[in-house]
Amino acid sequence: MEQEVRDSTQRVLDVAERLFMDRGYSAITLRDIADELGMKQASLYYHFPGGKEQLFLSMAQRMFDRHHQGVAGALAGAENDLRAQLRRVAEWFASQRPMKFMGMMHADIAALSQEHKEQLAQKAHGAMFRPLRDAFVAAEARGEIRAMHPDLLAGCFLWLMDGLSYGETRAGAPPRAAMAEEVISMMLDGLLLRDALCAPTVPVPWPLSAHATPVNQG
Amino acid sequence: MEQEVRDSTQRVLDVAERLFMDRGYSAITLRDIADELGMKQASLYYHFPGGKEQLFLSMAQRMFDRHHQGVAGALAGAENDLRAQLRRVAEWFASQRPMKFMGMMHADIAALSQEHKEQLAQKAHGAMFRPLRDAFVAAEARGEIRAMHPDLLAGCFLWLMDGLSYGETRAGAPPRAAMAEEVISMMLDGLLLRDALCAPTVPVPWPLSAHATPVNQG
DNA sequence: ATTATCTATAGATCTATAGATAATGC
DNA sequence: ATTATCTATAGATCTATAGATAATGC
Repeated sequence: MEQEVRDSTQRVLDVAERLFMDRGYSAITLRDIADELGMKQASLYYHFPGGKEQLFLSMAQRMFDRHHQGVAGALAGAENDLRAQLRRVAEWFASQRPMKFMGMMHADIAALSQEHKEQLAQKAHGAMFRPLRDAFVAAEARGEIRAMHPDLLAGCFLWLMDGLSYGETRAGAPPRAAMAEEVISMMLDGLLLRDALCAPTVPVPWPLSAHATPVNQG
Repeated sequence: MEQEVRDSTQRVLDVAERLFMDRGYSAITLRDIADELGMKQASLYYHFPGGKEQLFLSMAQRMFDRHHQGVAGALAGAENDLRAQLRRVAEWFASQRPMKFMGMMHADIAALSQEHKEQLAQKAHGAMFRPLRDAFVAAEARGEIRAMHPDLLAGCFLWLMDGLSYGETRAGAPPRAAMAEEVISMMLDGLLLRDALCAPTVPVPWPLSAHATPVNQG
């Protein structure tokens, strides 16, 4: 029975994660979640006596724990090379449901109590921001990249990875892996054309002609 | 009296923009908006008979019109040089209240009717995305930047500019102009260290040591 | 007469609580 | 006896509508 409890609670969290991340804390009602689970709204209080806020908080914590594992694992599993590391992290995010990080940290978190707000912001920071930041710091120490504010770099990368989730849903969008590769190349190699000697060696990630939105004259 | 009507309606839109952009469509009630204006919730129906959805839509359209002017103006006013253009656009966004573009295009837009949804997405695209995209296409045609998918570049830039709005509110964050400059340099010059000949010439945007984490609200 | 607000309220939710019920485990 | 659900409902909103009221302009 213990097992049953766990499974059932996890299923609630699964549905909550999908709905909350898709449409935001305020837009989703407990009834929405219960309906999708085929149960009654009041039954959710058995799993989360603290109600909607506790359910959201539990969902977010579980999600951040997962992403911490994913991001830290990706960074550790890659060679000591920033591009390889970022690729791995990008793969991790591509394997996961969009977390709509910004939407959440912005509007959703504002609807919580002050205490839970800080708690969650702290958790998000430790889970994804700090590991990435450390990777940028290390890359700079290794002499791979120039000195830039690592917080900003970590934020930009996270932001862009999250943003790719949105782009993905648009019609005619290139495959996500290609977009991620292009974003990483943009960050590392830059856009400016330079002499052949120091031009980036990465190929153009996908054939521009193959993904026709109206205009695509490469 | 005509003038009064205009002013009053604009004031409603001002408050609506601030509240909706800060906390999202679903989280804000008409009462929140009316309270802040010192009027009663029902009075809003005089200005927007279509209710909450019409108010949101009007607010968003006005905002996109403003941003279209701002972005197109910034691009046109700059020299024919991508870095200068992006700087101008960044200045524009810095001069404006954060639009929380992603939060809005994601959760908020989902709460609208299908018709209004498409209408707004269309408008956002034409107002900010397309002008920026065109600037990237032109820069590539001028031979300034290498061939990358311009939609992706426009999206990244918009995304990052919007993201800076969030970072700005954190304690100890560097001034926004410095962050914007660093982001632009990241996009154009890249992070990788290269030989002196082709290394980026922009200086490190702000002294890392001068902005310690404690409060630095300038 | 028109404009811009107000009061009052219907009708529809939404969260949360109380207590019943059925199934399982001892 | 415990677990996991259900029904029923109180209490609090929230949107939207109807109609009153005060101020302004003709």
